[in-house]
Amino acid sequence: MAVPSRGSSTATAADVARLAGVSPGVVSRLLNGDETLRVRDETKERVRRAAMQLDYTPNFAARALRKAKAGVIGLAVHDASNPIYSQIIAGAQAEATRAGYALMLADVDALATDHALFQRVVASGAIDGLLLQRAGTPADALVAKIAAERVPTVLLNDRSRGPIGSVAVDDYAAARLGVSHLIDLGHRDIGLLQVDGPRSRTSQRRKGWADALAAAALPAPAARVVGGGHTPEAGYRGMTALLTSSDRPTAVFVANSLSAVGALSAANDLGVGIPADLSVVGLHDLPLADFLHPKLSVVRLPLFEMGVRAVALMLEQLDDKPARHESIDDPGPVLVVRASSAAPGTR
Amino acid sequence: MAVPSRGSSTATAADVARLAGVSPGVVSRLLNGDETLRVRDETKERVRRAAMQLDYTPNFAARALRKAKAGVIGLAVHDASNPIYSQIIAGAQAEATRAGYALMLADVDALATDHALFQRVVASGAIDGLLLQRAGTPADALVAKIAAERVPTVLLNDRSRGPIGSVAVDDYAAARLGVSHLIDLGHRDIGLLQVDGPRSRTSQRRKGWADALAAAALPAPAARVVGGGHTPEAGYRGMTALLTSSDRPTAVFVANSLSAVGALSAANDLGVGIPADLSVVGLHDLPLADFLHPKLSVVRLPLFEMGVRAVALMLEQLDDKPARHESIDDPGPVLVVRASSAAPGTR
DNA sequence: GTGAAAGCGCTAACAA
DNA sequence: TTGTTAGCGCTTTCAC
Repeated sequence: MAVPSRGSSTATAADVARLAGVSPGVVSRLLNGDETLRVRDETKERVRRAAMQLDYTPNFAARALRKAKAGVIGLAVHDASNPIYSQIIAGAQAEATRAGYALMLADVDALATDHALFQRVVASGAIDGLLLQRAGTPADALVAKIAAERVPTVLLNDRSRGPIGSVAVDDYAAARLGVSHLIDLGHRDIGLLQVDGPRSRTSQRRKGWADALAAAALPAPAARVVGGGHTPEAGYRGMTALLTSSDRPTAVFVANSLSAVGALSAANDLGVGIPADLSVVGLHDLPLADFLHPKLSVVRLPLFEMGVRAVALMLEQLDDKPARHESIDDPGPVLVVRASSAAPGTR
Repeated sequence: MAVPSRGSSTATAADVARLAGVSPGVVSRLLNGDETLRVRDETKERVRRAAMQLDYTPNFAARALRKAKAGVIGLAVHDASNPIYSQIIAGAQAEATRAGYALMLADVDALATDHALFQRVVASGAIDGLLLQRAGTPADALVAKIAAERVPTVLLNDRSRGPIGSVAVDDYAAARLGVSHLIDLGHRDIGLLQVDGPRSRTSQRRKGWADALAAAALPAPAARVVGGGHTPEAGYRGMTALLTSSDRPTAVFVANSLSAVGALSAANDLGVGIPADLSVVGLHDLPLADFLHPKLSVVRLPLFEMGVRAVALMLEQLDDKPARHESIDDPGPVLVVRASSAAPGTR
C-alpha cells in the first residue's frame, strides 16, 4: 500500500521559464497579470501551457518574503465554539477567500498569555492584519493595543471609536425591535436580562429596551434589569433571580443568545409556562433556536455580514486607507417570532 | 488621534548582529538553540540583549522559505459552527499552539470547488499538513485524495484505513454504553436514530446498538432503525417518523448530537413525554445539553482529545514517520445521565 | 569561537 | 518584446 508519492518536487517559476523558453521574470509578470507587460500572444500561450503542464503554483513563502505580505488575515477569538462567533467567522472566511486571503485562527487568551506565540503570529509577518473578537477581559484590551501597533487591526462586534478600526451591528435597534414586539403583544411590564459589565454593546441594548418602553409611555425601572451574562449558566441564574422575586414581569428581553437558552431552561425548571406566564425574546438567532422548548423568538442580527464587512474593512486598511468604524445596518435587525412570545396569558 | 505608529521597521537578524557586534549567522544559531554552537557566554548575553532591545522576531516568510516549512497546519471543515467540530478544532488549536504551529482555517467545499484556492492553500507550501474533517460528500473524498498527494494529511473523526492517516473515537463503545444504560433502566424496546449513508461511523454505532441489545438477549430488529441525519431538522423528521408509527419503542439512542436536539423537539411537539413515555440518549455531549428540555442524557466522547491527537499524528508525519490510524480510547466514552433517560413509565 | 557566503523562489527595476 | 539582476531575511556550510 504505497504512500502517495508526495514531494513530487514542486515546479518553480524557473522551471516553467525553462520549459517555455523564456526568463523567470516573464513568467512572473505574465501569471500575475502585469498589464504593462508586452509579449507576443504566442509566447503567452507557451508560458501558460508550460505552467499547466508542470502544475506550477507560486511558492507561498518566497512570494510573501518578496512582497512583504503574507496574504493571510488573522482571526482571534475567545471561544470558537460560541455559535454567535461561528457565524461571524463564517462570514469572514467567505470574504477572505473571495479576496484571495487565507484565515489564520488564534485564541485571544493564548495570544495574551504567551508572548512568544504573539510574536510568532502577529509580529513575524505571518499575518497581514488581525481581526479581533474581544470579550471585554483585560487580556484582550491588551492584545488589541499591542497588536494594533504591529498590524492593521479590526475589532469585531465592537463600537469603540478609538484609532483601531471596528465593525458593529445595531444592538440598539435590535433591542428596541424586540421590546417593541413584546409591547405590541400587550405586555406592559418587560424585564431585561443583560450581559453584565461596562460594555458599549450592553448599554446600547439597555438603551434600546428603555427607549422602546418610553415610546409606549411605559416605565423602565432599574429593578427590571438583571444580569444574565453571556453563557447559558449565567442566563439560568439571572432568569431564576428574576422569576423568584416577589413580583415578576410578564415578559423578558434577553440580550444574549446563549443566556437566552439558559433563561428558557430556568423558566422550565421553575414551572413557569412560556409563553403563558412569561414571554421571552432573545437577541441573536441560534441554529438551535427552532428546536428549543418552546421555540425561541429572537431578533436576528446580520452576523455573517459582519464577518464579511470586517474583512472588507481590513482590506481597506491593507490598502493603506485609514481605519474606519462601521455599523452594519443594511440588513437591519429582523424579528423572528417563534413560540416563546405571545400576548400575556395566552393559553 | 494618531494612528499607532506601525511599520516601526521591524528589526532583522542583521540588525541584531550589528548591534551585538557579531555576524548574522551567530544570531540565528544562538536564537534557535543550535547545540553545536560554541560561543562565549559573554557574547551569548550580548546577542540576547540586543535581540530583546530591538524586539526582534524572525521573519516568518524568510524562515519558511529557507526551511521549506511554514509552521502552519491547515484545518478544513464543512461547518465550523457545528459544536461538535468546534470541540475538535479547539483541541487541534491547543496542541498546534503547544507545538509551535499555527492553524489555518479552510472550508472543505470551497477547497473542492475552487481550484485556485486549493492550489494557494495546499500546494503553495502555505501549510505543512492538512487536517480534514470529512462529511461524506463526494467533494471531500476528492479533496482528501488530492491533498494527500501534496502534503501530509490526517482525517478527523474517521476510521478509514487507507494510506491516509486518521484519528477516530470509539463510536462502537459509545453506542453500546448508551444502549446498555437504557437496558439497565429496564427498557426492552430500544430504537436507533442513526445518521444515514454508508459511513463507517454509522455502522460502528449501529453495531454497538445491536450488540448491547444482543448481550441482553434482546432483539435488534431493522425496523427499529430509522434515519436521523446529522442536523436538528433531520433528527426532528426521524423522531417524528418513529413516534407516529403504530407501535413505538420506549427508548431511543440518537447517534448524533445535533439530531438529538431535533429529536427532543419532535417529541415535545408530539406531546410525547420524556422520559415518561420515551427515554432519549444522545451521542456526543453538547454545551447546551444541560439546558434543553428535558436536559439531555448523552454519551460523551473525547472530542477535544481527538483534535489533540490529530495534530500529534500530523507532527509525526511531519517528522517523516509513516501515517497511522489512531483510535482514541484512553478517555473512553462516558455516560452523562441527565433528565431524558429514566425507567419506562417514570412519572 | 566566529565570520563569510550561498541560496531558498519570487518579483521589480532596469537593460537591451 | 524579452532578459538580467538584485535582493527580501533567514539558515547552514565551510573557512578561518
